[in-house]
Amino acid sequence: MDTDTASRPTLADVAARAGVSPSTASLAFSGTGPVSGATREKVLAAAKELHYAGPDPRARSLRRGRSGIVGVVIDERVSEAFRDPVNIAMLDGVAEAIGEIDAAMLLLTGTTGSDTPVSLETAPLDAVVLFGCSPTLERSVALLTQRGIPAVVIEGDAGDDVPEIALDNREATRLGAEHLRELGHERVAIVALPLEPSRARGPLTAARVDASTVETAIERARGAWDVFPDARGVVTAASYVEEGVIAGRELLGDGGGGDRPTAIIAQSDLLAAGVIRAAEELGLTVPGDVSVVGFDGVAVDGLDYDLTTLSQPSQAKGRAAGDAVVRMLAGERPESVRFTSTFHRGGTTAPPRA
Amino acid sequence: MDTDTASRPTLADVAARAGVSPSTASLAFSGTGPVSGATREKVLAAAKELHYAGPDPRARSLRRGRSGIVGVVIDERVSEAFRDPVNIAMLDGVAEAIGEIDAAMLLLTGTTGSDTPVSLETAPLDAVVLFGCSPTLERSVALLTQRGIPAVVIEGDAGDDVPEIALDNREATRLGAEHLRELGHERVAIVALPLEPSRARGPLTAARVDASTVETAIERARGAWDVFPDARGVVTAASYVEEGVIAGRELLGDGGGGDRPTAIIAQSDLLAAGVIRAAEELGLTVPGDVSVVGFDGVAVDGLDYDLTTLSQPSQAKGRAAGDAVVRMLAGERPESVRFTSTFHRGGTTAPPRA
DNA sequence: TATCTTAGTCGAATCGATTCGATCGAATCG
DNA sequence: CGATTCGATCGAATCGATTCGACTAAGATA
Repeated sequence: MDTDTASRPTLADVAARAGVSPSTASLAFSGTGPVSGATREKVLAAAKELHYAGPDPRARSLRRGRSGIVGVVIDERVSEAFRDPVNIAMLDGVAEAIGEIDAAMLLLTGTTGSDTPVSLETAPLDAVVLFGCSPTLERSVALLTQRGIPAVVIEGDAGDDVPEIALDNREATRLGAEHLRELGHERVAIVALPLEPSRARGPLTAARVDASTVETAIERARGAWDVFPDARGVVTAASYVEEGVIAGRELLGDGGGGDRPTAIIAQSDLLAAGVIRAAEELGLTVPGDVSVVGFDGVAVDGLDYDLTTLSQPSQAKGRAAGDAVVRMLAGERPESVRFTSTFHRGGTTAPPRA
Repeated sequence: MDTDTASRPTLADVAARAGVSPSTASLAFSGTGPVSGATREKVLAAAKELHYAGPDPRARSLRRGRSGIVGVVIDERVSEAFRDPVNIAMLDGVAEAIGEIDAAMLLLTGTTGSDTPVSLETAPLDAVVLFGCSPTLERSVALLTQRGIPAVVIEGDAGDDVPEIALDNREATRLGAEHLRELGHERVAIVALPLEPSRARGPLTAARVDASTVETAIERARGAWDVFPDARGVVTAASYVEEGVIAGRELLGDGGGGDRPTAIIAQSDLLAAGVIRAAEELGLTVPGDVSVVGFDGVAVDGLDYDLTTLSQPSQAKGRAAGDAVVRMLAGERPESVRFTSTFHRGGTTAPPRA
């Protein structure tokens, strides 16, 4: 019935039906500018009659130059990235912050295509938060600056004028290491986060660290070495509990004869949880036979220990990234932020067995 | 240098510099239509010189009528929704499916505003996947049909012509319950998922179930009651391990004298893990003193038991939803899909103590 | 009463790309 | 050799809303 033109009605249709000009109809909808109550009513009524669902976001964003969408780039597939609660907490923080300007998050996986992530170059983004993903990072930032899209990086060096949300990874880890030294530990091993995009497992060597681009893992390794320069270690393939188990078995297993470490510094709580499980498997007690220090301060579901760890404010980091984005969209040029972790002495560390 | 006009160059600028018409430049970029190699080169060169980063997605999507964005609606805040691996797996499935048409996911939290989620009405969405979120569901679907945006619902009844990705919740739970009965259990209790948007804890009553709109919880409760009509139970506030602990304490604690259940049917693996932990806390052994059945078949990090559960294909469900979206965008009208769970007999169920 | 506001509306340009139909030249065919 | 065709390119309309400047009356002021 009525003047339905098969396709969705447009603002112009509504305006025509209400007997006003499109401009007035627009004003009536957006609330900007002076419009008499009567006119607004008329327009709204016409809209209702025509089943008009509001301005087309595509047209609106073209005209306004804003889409209300903030991209979030994670360089793994969704299921992998979100297994670590740290990432979820950060995502939550971002969501909270940008929610205040009614923006939403577009989830982009860095490794979509072969070369450059398709969506990063083609999505209608107002800004982007990069989850410290080293491999793609450089390319991504270059792409974004060319497109003129503001970006913020969480844990990762993007150089020049990209605000960075950082953490005191090295200092924090050093704190944990010093705690172990004070307890009397000398043979300490490291369980490291992946160092390369390839996520190859293997021994943790200085050379490999130098060649890496994953700031987080690098800094945490250095922090441990600051206190125990000779600490050996293994690199895992991901921040999962199972990976921690694998690493733990290798470090604590029969292999090394008398040089079994008396303490292990894990670069994430999930890894730490895995190490503990591996220790239990091998009949070792924690912290009696081996002390374990984690990183993150997340509650690892199902872990029966109060983990000694370095708590980082994950949600706040995401929040800060989101805030930075909001400010950039407001034309400001936010500073980089550096968060600090706090040492939490739990029940997984004790003096080494005499 | 050159003819830089302060703002970002447009396709027209590039065309002008290359000495061709905008139409030709567009053709050269999109690869559609016949363009001589030489011309294409010229255009691309001009683009490079002007630092043109490709067509503006906003303009493109206005013209094309597609934005390449699929909304995913979860009705909790991000940090809550993603604590359950089931949701992550589903999200991953959706990402995988829509990735094939180079679309990305816009994460929308249903409860953004007070009334209707702002973004659902204003975001440039090509389609939407609703994660069975009962409270908002009806409103959301209405909104989307009005806007003419295709939608798919995972676990939730959206009525008429919205494809649904369902699961055999009732039948599957019944299977688990029958397993318990065969083992000889008679006093069985249920730990249920939240029944209302308010997420209120409390006893599980038939009345409350009837009043609920959360299909998943309802069906799973009915499945249990099919076998144990008198089973009592408690409703939790979320699918977390801690909630399971709370529920477990209540059901297994001293309170009920001799009527302590010999088996518990939890509506999710996380809840089951919590129940097990509560049992251990209370000095009960699993499955010696109490048997526990879960639902989902996810690996609960840190749970030392091989949980008896009903494995559902979470990732496949997400994948199916994504595929349905892709098909709808291609103009098809995909059927609803119903997945089935498989019973996994683990080590958390045994005959009741004589 | 004449002039100055000012609230309310409207026209028209604009955002940046896509696309359909038209045009023009060259190559092919009868 | 004239006619047909096909490939390459261009013009102009279009997608749907926003916004700036102009215009009209009605009310305020002198």
